[in-house]
Amino acid sequence: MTYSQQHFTERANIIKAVAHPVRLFFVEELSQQERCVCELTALVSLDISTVSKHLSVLKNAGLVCDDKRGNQVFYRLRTPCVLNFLNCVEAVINNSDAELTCCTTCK
Amino acid sequence: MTYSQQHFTERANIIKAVAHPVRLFFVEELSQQERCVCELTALVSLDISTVSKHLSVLKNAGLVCDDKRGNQVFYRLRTPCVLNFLNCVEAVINNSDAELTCCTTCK
DNA sequence: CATCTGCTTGGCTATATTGCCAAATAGATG
DNA sequence: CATCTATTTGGCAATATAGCCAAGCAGATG
Repeated sequence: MTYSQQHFTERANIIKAVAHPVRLFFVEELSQQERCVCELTALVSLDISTVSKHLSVLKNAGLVCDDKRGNQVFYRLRTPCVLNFLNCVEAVINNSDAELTCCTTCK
Repeated sequence: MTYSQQHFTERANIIKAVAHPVRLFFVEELSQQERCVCELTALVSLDISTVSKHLSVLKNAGLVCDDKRGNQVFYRLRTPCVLNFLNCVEAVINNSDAELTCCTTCK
């Protein structure tokens, strides 16, 4: 395989969007139901401006979309397939010292 | 859902390991075959110390493991399930303006 | 045992990210 | 239309990340 800087940067940027505890939580939360910014803010106890910026990162990555109704903005997950990855993350965590059931064995 | 800082930080750290173009490339490359550090270095044209640090990030995250033979260190992917995620990343990229075939529709 | 090769670690600089506050914007309401 | 609420944007400070070079270390080789 050859390393194409641009190809992998494009993909890494999408992954990076999920690579933050708050944004990861939002992805899981929004997979259950849509939420407005103020609801999400209450859930994580951060400044609303911080929450808004996290949401714009997810939106720019194409992972969530938003819908303005009244003066509230509702976000929802656009890509439930990202949840597939989380199963693997759980496997990594639960089997850090043992064999990974979903994965190849590696001492 | 409630936001547990520690829970999501632990998971985000694993995702963060893959959220870099060079490390993402290594994950894909190592899914095909094991490689020593000098081979990977040649593929990405970075200083070998930089490559070594990227590999240690992947290793600390539990995603790859290494095997020293002679004076070479061979790395290989420990968790092929991370590749599942890449399919979703492709879907996000190919359908940024249209509906995601694997995902919910979202204007 | 001196030296070479392959790799890792320490240390530094440049850059990116995160989170807060303050200010701006947009829709709703009196 | 003044004001309130919900959200976004700008700007700043603190922290984290990425890359290089130099130095260290371990196994192989002469």
